[in-house]
Formats: sequence, C-alpha cells, structure tokens
Amino acid sequence: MSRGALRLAVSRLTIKRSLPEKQFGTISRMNPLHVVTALNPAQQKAVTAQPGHVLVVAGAGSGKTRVLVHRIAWLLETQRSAPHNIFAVTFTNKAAAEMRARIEAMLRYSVGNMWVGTFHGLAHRLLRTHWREASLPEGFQIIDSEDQRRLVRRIIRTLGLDEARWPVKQVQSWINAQKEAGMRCTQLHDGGDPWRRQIISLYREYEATCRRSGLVDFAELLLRSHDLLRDHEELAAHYRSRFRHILVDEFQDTNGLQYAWIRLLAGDQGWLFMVGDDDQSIYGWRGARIENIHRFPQDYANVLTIRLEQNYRSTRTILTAANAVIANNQGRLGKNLWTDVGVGDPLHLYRAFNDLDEARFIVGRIHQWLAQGGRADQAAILYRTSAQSRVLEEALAAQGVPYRVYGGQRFYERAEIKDALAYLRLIANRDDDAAFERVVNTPPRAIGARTLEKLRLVAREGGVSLWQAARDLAAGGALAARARTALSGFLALLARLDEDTAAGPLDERVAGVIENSGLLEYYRRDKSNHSGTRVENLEELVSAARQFSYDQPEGESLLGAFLARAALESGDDPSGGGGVHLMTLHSAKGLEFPLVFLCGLEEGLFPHQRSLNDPGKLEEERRLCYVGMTRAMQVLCLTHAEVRRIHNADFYPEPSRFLQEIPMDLVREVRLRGSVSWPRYTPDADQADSFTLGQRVAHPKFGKGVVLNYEGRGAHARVQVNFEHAGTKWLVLAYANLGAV
DNA sequence: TACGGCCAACTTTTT
DNA sequence: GTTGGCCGTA
Repeated sequence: MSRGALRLAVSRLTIKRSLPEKQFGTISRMNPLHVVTALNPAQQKAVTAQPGHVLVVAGAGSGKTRVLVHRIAWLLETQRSAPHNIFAVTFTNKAAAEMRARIEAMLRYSVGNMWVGTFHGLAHRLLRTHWREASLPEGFQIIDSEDQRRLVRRIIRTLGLDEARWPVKQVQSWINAQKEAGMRCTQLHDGGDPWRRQIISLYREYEATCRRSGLVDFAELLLRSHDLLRDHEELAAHYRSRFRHILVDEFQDTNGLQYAWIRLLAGDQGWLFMVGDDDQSIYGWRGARIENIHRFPQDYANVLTIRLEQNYRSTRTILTAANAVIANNQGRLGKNLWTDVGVGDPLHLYRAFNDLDEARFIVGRIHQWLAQGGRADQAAILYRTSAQSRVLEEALAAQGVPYRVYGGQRFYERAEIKDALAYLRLIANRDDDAAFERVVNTPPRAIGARTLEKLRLVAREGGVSLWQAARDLAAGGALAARARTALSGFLALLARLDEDTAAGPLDERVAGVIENSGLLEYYRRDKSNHSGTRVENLEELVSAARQFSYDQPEGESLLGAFLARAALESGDDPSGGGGVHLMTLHSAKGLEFPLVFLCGLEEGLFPHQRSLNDPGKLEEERRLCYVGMTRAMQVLCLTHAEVRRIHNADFYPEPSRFLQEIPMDLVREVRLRGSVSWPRYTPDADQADSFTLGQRVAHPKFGKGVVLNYEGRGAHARVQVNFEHAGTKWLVLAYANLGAV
C-alpha cells in the first residue's frame, strides 16, 4: 500500500541531493529559447505573457502542466525571477511533486526555496512558521475528516442532542461550509431560528474543543492562514514582496476561501497565473466554486485570457463526441477542443443485459486489445460509484487479467495506522483529545464508557483537555478503584512510551510505540484480520518513518513533521505494477489511457440519482462525463446495462441522457454473438425487427416484459419474453407487435 | 467491561 | 458486499 509513497519519497530525495541550487549572478545554463520551443502558439502566448494577470483556460489534454512548468522556467530564466519569488499551488501532492520534478528536470538545478505545494500544505507551512501570530500552540496537529467527524459526534452527544435530528455528517459539512465562507462562529447570528441557534452552538463547542486540544482541521488550515495574512499587515507585506508570481493549478476546483487566500497573498503586487478548465469542475459538492474561474476576469482589471484548445491526447472522433456532450451545459467560458491527429475509431457502445454481462463484455474487449498487442495497463475502466468495481474486479480476476483498483482505503487512513499515529500524537501533545479518545481504550484496558463519560464531564467543566482531566481523576477519589487503576495505567503507559523512545531515531520510536502500547499484539490476535494485513501495515509504518527520517534529516521536530505529513498525504500512490486501471471518474481526472471504458451509463447511476432534480448538479455530472470521455486517447467504449443490481435489488434504468447527447454517427453499437440487432437510438424504435437478450419490451396485450431467449431469424424469428404479469411466452416476432419500453 | 452478532447505510473524496 | 455503530449477553 505505502510502497508507492515510499518510492515517491526516495525519488524526490534523489533529485534534491543531486541537483545544485540555483546560483544567483551566474549565467543562465539554459538557452531561453528552449523554454518556448516545442510549444504551440497559444501555449507560447501563455508562457511568455508579460507581467500581469493571466487566465489560462486549458482544455483536457491541451498541455496544462507543460504550460505551468514552462511558465515558471521562463520566469526564472528570462525574467530575473528567483525561485523564492514563486508560489505555485495545486490540489494534490502528486501534482505538486510532478510540477517540481519537471521544473528541476528542465532547469537542471534544484528549486528548493520555491514554494510549490498543495493549498493545505502551503497553508500549513505558513502556520508552522507563524504559529504565534496565528494564535496556535506550537505543536498543533492536523486532524483529517474522520477525526473531525468523531469529534463532532462527541460534541453532539455531549450537548445531549439527538443524532437522528442532528446527523453528524451534516453538522460536519455545515461547519466546514461556514469555514469555507470565512465565517467564525462568533460572526454568525441565528436570526431567531432555533435550528441555527443550535448548530451555531455546536460549531462554537467544536471550535472550543479544537482550541483546547491544539487541533486544526483541513478547512481550518486555510481559514487560519487566510486570517493570518488578513490580520497581520506586516506579515502579508513580507510575503507579498517575496511572492511576485502566484500560479494556481486546477483553478476551477478552488473554493471561496482558497480564492480569497490567493487574492490576499497577491495583494496588489503579485501577478496571478490561473490555470483551469471550467468544463472539468467536478468538485462542487466539496465546496469548489466554478464561479471563481468565471469571475476572475471581472475581479481584476486587464486579465489576459488564453485558451488552450489544441488537444494532444484523443482522436478527433472522441473530441467531437465530448464537445457535443459538454455543449449541453449553460454558462461556460466556452471553448472547442480540436486536434490534428486522425479521426480514429468510432466510439463503441454496448448495451448489456445486466452488470455481469457488462463486465464480461469489457473483459472480452480487453482480451482483444491484448491479443492485438496492447498492454493491460493501457486500459482503464471508469465508473461513477466505487460500488461498481466489485463486479468488474471479479470478471477480470476470473479471466486472469491483471488489474489495480484506485482509491478506496488509504494507508494513513487505516484504523490500525491511525491508532498508532494517535499514540504518537499524544506523545507530541498530551492535550490532543481526538487522539486521546481514540486510543484510551485501544487495545482494551478496562477504561469503559462510564469512566470516559466522567472524564469528559470533568474536562468540559474545567475547560481542560481529557488528558488533564484524566490526571486529576487518577489522583483524586472520584473514581472507583478499578477505573482509577486502569486510568493511571494508561497515563503511565504514555509517559513510558514517551521517555523510553524520546532519544532514539524516529522509526525506533514508532516501533517502540506500536510494540509497547500493545497495539501490535492486539492486531496480531485480531481474528477478523485473517490475512494479517493490519500487522503488516503497522510494520510498514515503521519503514515509512525510517524513510521519512532519511528524507528530512534536519528539522527541530521530526515527529511533528512526520505526523503532519501523515495527515496531509494519503500515503497511497499505486504506481508500480501493471494491469488494467479501475477507478471512479473523479479519480481519473488528469490521467489518460489509450483504451477507456466508461461504464454504467444509466439514468440514476450516471447521472446519479441524487443529481437528477438539480440542474446545477446535473451539469456537474455532465462535466464528469466530459472528463471521463476525454481520458481516452484511441478507443472509447461506452457501456450500459438494462438490469442493474444495486444493494441487492434490481433496477431497470433508462440509458443515460449523455448517450443521447453524443451524435449517432460517431457511435458504433457493438453486438455480441447470440444477440440480434436492435437499432436502439433511432427515433422510431418501434420499427425495429429484432431484440437483444434482456431487452425490455412491451406487448399490446401482455404488457411489459424482458426478452429471455430467441431463435430463428427473419419471418420465422421467435422470442421468449418474460412478462411482468402474463408470465413467460414464446412469440413470433413478425406478428407479436412488440415495442420498446 | 468485553465481545459477538445484528442492522442500517451506501455518490463522488485532491487535503 | 462491506462497514461501522448499537445492543444484548456473559
């Protein structure tokens, strides 16, 4: 699991050590021409735009990263910019690492003091440097969404609220939405609304808990560093004079707070270089505001807008189809991708009987691809929901096709890893309530719900952390002897873990904690963990710590830095190993594959049920479809099923509206042996004289049914239909007058 | 207090 | 099909 992450860390290390820093005053080692050759006119225009604000509308496969990298190289090589003048921000660690690596590969010197990172990573860097000004404790820790949810649940219960009326996730996302709107609980007013009054008090209580515990959630990283710049003019001035060039990747995915933060950082001195594609905005449900990219040219005077419309990835057919689909959206910035490569294959369309048939078909096509000399890792199967992967995986495995599934449980999010990290967090900061709650009784050490309840009460009344409350309770006489012993035991254990390992290297420290806390033994004996992966993962964490300490030899708090990385990096980078790529459409963004299967194209699945009644959400689904289609380089194969099994229940979905939005002449419907032709997307489907197995049909007398079987052809063709009410019947096609449903 | 079994939920998830 | 939470029992 974490091996990819480790490999990534190693390669970054190699780059750092083998490249010299840029020496000022030395002659550029690179001919500036190299920065702009091999760029098309639009790319060149973007890369060499004179100081000013720039919006690059970069279509799929139009060389977006290339432009960013070349722009930075151009600034460094021809504009007398130094690496420390540049601030480049992305959404993923992967994108940030790639950008840095490509710049260094191009320039052949290390740009270590250039700020390149994710929004959260760079905000974190600011807060670590200026924790005092940001009113944070020096050793503040980052909590992930799961930690946050547990804290919120705790608070809902503490306030004696009904979880059914105050769903944890809803409260959590409400709080995050407030933070993303820049709203602190003190700035919110209930306006006499009891619901608002209650949820604001939840927010207040949550903030108080975080403050007491020295915890910062993801949204807080951004809000805190935004407020830091807003409230400390001298600090802001310092950074504004430093970062003359601010480059933003995937601008369409920024939320309001991120945009505000960037604007604050730029002030009226920094030049903004925003790269994005409004047609690929697919994270609205997480707070991304597509409006940001739309209003940027209005927010600043004289924004130079450049469109990158030449696509270097897909065939003309694929692009035409994708353009046709996205054209159904309103209010786009507008662009039309084109390519000068060939027309290519038509899109393939397969109408499957059910999800098993769909999977079988896809595997069959992959076999064909392999037989024609293709590699498995050139193929990707994209789906709307993770749940769809299971059937596909089974079909691939049954046929011996290697594959790898992206997404899912990440290394640093695994329960056993988070347990181990919680011990480490408590070592770093005893007041970390989230960590305390997590491991106070993991592994079980007889500290039960009653004891914890008392602890929380004491902590709440005294306005102190759980740790401090535990110390008080263990010393006083308020607890039963048994509970007191158990609690003292935990306090002593932690002190021991801390002291025993304080001097040693990080990995020994981690190993000591895992061993002596009893976690290792606990998971070793865990019967539900048949394969022993949890134990392996714990061992892997020790290796990750060792690797990390090689990677970052200097630094005052290695443990703190390690914990921060664990929170900010998923630690999951499924790189090595070939095989067909299986992933959700969301995780496919930014990738490309010669052969792409887009499956489950059905109303209710894609577009998803929960988006059907909201035009805005529907447009986001369409953008998701656009993203999926534009991943394909050579062959794009679309599939849908007539019967879809979801949570053990059968559904009979209509084909996705997105299919209807693709011009028919770009599509070739694929039929397998054993099925008969059925011109599915002709307007007069009633005229059709043949059917596929599983096809839903309507009979004037028997009503609706499903085609089970057929025999013969032409005038003698007969079909067997299972009618919903009339039962199974054989009908002569020529007389049956069957229609489509 | 611990554990096993049962039940409900379940879109997407860069940090 | 899986997972996390809840509850009853030892």
